[in-house]
Amino acid sequence: MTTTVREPRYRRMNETRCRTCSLSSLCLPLALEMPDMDQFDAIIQRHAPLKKGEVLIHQGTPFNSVFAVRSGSLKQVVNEKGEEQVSNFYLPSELIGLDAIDEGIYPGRVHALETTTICEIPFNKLDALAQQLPELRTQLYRSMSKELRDDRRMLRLLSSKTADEKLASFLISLSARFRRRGYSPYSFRLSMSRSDIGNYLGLAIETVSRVLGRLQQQGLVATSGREINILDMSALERLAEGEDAP
Amino acid sequence: MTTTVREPRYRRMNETRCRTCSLSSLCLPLALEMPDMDQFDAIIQRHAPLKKGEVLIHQGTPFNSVFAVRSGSLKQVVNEKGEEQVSNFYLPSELIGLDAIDEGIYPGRVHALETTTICEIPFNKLDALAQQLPELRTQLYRSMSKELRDDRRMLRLLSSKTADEKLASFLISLSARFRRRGYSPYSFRLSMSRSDIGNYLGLAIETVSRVLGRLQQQGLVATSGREINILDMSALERLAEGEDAP
DNA sequence: CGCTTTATTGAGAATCTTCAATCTTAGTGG
DNA sequence: CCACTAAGATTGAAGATTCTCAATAAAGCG
Repeated sequence: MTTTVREPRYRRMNETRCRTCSLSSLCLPLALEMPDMDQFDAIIQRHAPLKKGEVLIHQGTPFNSVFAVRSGSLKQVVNEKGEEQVSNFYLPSELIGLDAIDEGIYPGRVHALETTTICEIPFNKLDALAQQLPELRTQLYRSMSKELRDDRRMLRLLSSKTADEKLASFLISLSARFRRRGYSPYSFRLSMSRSDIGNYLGLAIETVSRVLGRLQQQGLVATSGREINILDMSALERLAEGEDAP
Repeated sequence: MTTTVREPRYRRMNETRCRTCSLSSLCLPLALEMPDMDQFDAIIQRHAPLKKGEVLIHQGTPFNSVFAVRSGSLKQVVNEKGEEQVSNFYLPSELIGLDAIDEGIYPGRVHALETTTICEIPFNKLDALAQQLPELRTQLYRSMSKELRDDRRMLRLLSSKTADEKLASFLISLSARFRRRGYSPYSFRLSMSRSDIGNYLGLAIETVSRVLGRLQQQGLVATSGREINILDMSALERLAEGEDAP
């Protein structure tokens, strides 16, 4: 590891390391000390960025790796009997593929919503390292647990809320995820289409449009295409919780 | 461990062991050989059965253990701003509490729907043992991954299906879970009320009633109170997939 | 700059919910 | 053992929300 020549090829493409990655405090190596982080870093495979629309994972292919999003965003689409359903969005620092461990195949197609860079983490190496590093093991449990909790929150959202509440919750969730990684929670750009949002939330695309219009009229948000400005966060939160219904 | 006297008190209450448990092939020790299973067995805490309605976990209490259901069933209820939402049902061999690891507190109240016995597994001991036993570690990942996948399936169900499809999916899911542990997939008893089902599926209780009536009229199932008989599984599956809509 | 995709808006139709009344079941105590 | 009560389940009718169909507008892409 002393000369550039000994570096594997993918290193040449991208000199990024976990220790210099701005997301490391949100990602799997979160709790690792420097020497441990370098060990972790060594198992990561980094690839050329995905262009918009490019597929990272094809549905049904064998599970070998989990993937951490470094920049950009992706959606997971599950195809069931011809029906396509958006079942998740992935933003930077989030892990893709944890839902594939059990069956050993990826349950859906995952593709980039914009130019996206990814860290691939071979799972057998991750597990071997996790055996040695309790902090990494803990973080892996926590990542999976967090996804479980987020999914349950989503379940509650879908099973009990009106269209307005769903959309408010969706925007707040995105907002919180942007805030967490240092971006403005008030102003951001949706990388997904209205159709994706509708499909994800179980709403017709027209309903998504109408609700966004309604939220805008009420002065809660301002939208311009895919640009979102949250004008009244607390009112939006109240709406998401179903407290006031105008 | 040579004399009965040295056994801790809860052992006296229940001589059950993993190696004699009929669920062991579905539960965490699934992949363990005998000596390893005994090690696992030693960290389990077994308690007196919960009576119907008794609370296993209070929402917001600190996470220390995961719980495996040995017999009976439970529901998880999340209370958010006074609104109560059923977010999961747990049947024998399923693990409770995996969604609590990340935040370190249990996200909902869990109580017994009927007389229920539980194995408590202190998480720090489980993790310590998982460090030594790769098979146990794998099984823990798989359990969490399976829950993730199940939750995603549920998300798709909630976001895209009609009331009839939701209920058909719900019955098929229960059926599959009974089949998996050796019970009849065609004839079983619901331990949850119509109200619980409706709350869980995002339907009014009246809708649950009406849909069950409809399914009965169509000859797909026969119901008598909480007794369910599935008469035409393939038609029910087709309905759940949204293929034919009469 | 034109073309394709994506988004908005309107009107009618369908589904689900709500409200209300009735029926059934399960649990309790005489 | 039966009656009684409370909780759970069913059924009907009216109302609300969301969906579908359709037409138009805007935006993104080559």
